Amino acid sequence: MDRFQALCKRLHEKEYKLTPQRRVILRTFINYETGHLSAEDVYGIVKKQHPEIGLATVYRTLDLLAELDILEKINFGDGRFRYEFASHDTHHHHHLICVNCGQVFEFEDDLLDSLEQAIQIRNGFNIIDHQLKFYGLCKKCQEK
Amino acid sequence: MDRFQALCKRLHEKEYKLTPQRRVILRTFINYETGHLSAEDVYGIVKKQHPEIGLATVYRTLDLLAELDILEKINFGDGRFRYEFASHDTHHHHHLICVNCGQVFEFEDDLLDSLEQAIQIRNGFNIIDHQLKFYGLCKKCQEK
DNA sequence: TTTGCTGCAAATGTTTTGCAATATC
DNA sequence: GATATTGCAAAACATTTGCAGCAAA
Repeated sequence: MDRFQALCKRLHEKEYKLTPQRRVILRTFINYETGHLSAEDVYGIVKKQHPEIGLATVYRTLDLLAELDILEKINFGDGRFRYEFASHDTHHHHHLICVNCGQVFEFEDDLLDSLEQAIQIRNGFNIIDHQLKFYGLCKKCQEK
Repeated sequence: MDRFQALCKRLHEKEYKLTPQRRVILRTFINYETGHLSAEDVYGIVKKQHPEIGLATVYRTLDLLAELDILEKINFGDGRFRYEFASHDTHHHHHLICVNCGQVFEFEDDLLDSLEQAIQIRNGFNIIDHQLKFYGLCKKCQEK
């Protein structure tokens, strides 16, 4: 069973219908694995093969997939939400955002674990999740 | 010279006019030092004393103050921008956001400095800034 | 008196919603 | 065939902008 089929099964298990629109959107995320796609991005890609699809359907599908923990809805601060496959290890998965070209790079690190523990103790705050974003210039943009 | 006067002076130095609207908005941030106010929040507060003020003026003033590095414009992911006095030490100033009551707490830490250096070397990414947010339950909400 | 600033209303851009038609199960 | 899902258009929401009048310097 490939990745696409596994995702379809997850929808099916939760009694959600497998519509062509949902299939196409799932496939898009598989094809654009490295991209951090906005609703509009997905709409633009999907419309090429499926011109009759509505933007509202894209939004509804993305919300659904985020609720099912298939996608993660992320706010990069550029005025729209972006989606990527949920890593299920969000604690060690962070983003490097280039302020010049807007590209988003990923990196893994577990340095924050000890910081979290310190905060829990010092502030009595029970931490569920965190978000760490670095802004700067990627290699290419530095060269220019 | 008190804080308010110092801020007025900064506007004056940059050739910006000291209008009553700007004064009132500055005072609001002094009075709500601990709050992370949205444009709508500021508008609601200011309108009590100054009913004729326009929302657009609030937005324009907040943008101006952010540009002058007096305020910092922050995206907490709740669908609107929020503003607070710029700390001038953003690298060590982070936020704890309670997912239940929405309150925002602050904390300081310099643990990320070494992580930043590692990223610069490993990824060739020139880091200018970072944002670190922790989501969880504050003490009070845990007790409920 | 000269700009810069304001308030208003209209425009913008993203996301959500109401609803009748449609497709999945 | 029942019900979830769709596409469309309109609404909602935060924010921005155009512009004529106004006010700070």
